[in-house]
Amino acid sequence: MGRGRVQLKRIENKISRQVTFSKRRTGLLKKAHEISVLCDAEVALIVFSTKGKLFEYSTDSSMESILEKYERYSSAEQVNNQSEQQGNWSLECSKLMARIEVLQRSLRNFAGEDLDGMSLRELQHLEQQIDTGLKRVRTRKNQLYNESISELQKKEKALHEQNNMLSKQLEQNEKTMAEGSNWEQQNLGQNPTSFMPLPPPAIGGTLQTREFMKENEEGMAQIEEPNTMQMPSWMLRHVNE
Amino acid sequence: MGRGRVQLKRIENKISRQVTFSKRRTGLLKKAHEISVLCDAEVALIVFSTKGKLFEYSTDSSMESILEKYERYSSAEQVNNQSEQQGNWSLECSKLMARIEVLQRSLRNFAGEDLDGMSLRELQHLEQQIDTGLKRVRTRKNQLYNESISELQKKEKALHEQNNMLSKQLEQNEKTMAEGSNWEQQNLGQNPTSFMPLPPPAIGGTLQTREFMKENEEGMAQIEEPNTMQMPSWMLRHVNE
DNA sequence: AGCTATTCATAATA
DNA sequence: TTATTATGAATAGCT
Repeated sequence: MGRGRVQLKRIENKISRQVTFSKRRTGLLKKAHEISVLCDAEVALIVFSTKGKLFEYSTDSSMESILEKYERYSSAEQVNNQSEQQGNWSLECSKLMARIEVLQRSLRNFAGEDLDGMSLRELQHLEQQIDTGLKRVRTRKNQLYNESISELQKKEKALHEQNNMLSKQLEQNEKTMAEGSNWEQQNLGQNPTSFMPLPPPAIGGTLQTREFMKENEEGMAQIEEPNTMQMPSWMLRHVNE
Repeated sequence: MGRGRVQLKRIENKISRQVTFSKRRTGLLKKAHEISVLCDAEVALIVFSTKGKLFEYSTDSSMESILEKYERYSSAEQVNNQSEQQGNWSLECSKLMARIEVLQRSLRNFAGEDLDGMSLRELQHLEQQIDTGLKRVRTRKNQLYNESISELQKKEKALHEQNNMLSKQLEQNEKTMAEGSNWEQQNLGQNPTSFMPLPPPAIGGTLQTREFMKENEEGMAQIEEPNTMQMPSWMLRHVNE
């Protein structure tokens, strides 16, 4: 039903898989509803996407009642005694454990382990899968880097501007003070301004950025706010030097 | 889908309702299976006919585990009414399923999917893991290639030697025949030897090898045995040229 | 059950 | 996600 035949096999492309899932899910729910109405049947349909998102349909008699009916029905099929129940559960567990082993094997294969039983063809397929994964991870990583860098550059620019403003104001102040008597010395010991003091600007435009990236080698970006604490007066001199 | 539009309304005719139910049920189960496989989704489908007959489909992870997942998902409502044994088992199963989900997430990450929640640090770690895996897989693949190549080269060498021997014998024969009357023509039309005729040797030592690897780009190594079929007489000439 | 004429669902694509 | 369209599938109405 579409522009090509469909192989009954997991769709490898993530996007098309998602699109197909969305479409087919709609269709499936619709058909479930139709058979329910047309044929007066009770239907319960539960679908979990790969990522674990839930979609469901049930005849108006409600999901719970249908599931209950199902439980009653399927347990009535069996000889309903304790040991059988246990058997079911342990059977369940076995299946789950088998699934776990399959998954673990896949993971080991992705890590380049346990390759001995694999044919050249399988290895080639695996290689390609891993390579694709690697590319995607790197793309995502670079994306994060770029975002961080842009952010920092924006901040850097803002700080530069702020610094320039402060420098000008300070210059103005000193000029004013020089005109009067020897207020300068007195003022140096006091709280000289009402606006936020700031650390000296980075010398090179990219220096700060590099340092940030270096930090990121180890940990997640902790984008620090500019220091808003009161600065000691000797630093104010430094700003002006 | 059929010879007329369908009203979304209970089919009153009992027979048609039953027929339609049967047909649509098949279709519904099929589609449930398809979305499950194509989109890697977990599906549980339960259908009760009007008469109360049960039909069901579930992804291989089994009905019970999906229903349980559903219960867990749809509400924090706990399953309280179980005996101790069952409780233990289902607890066990829950743990296993949780483990499965973790593994599946890892696998998706290895495939470069589901990266949105990851920090730079995690991405870097992942990248390195994948990269290591990729290198190992490639190493192993190359190892297999090399083994195949060695094997082929050994065969090639053996064939060369055999060819040389054959050439010499043939030369000897011709010399003998030239000495006698015109036996040569007669013998060329007959089956001239009792040992296996062989194709001409490759000109360059690596040519055959390259061709082999090229084939491997597409499919698994089909290490072909040397042609043991009877060769037409004109090819025997070619061997000697 | 089988067989078409139709309607439907949906894969590919944008 | 949504919309469009060409095609393959599903199936309603009959046998």
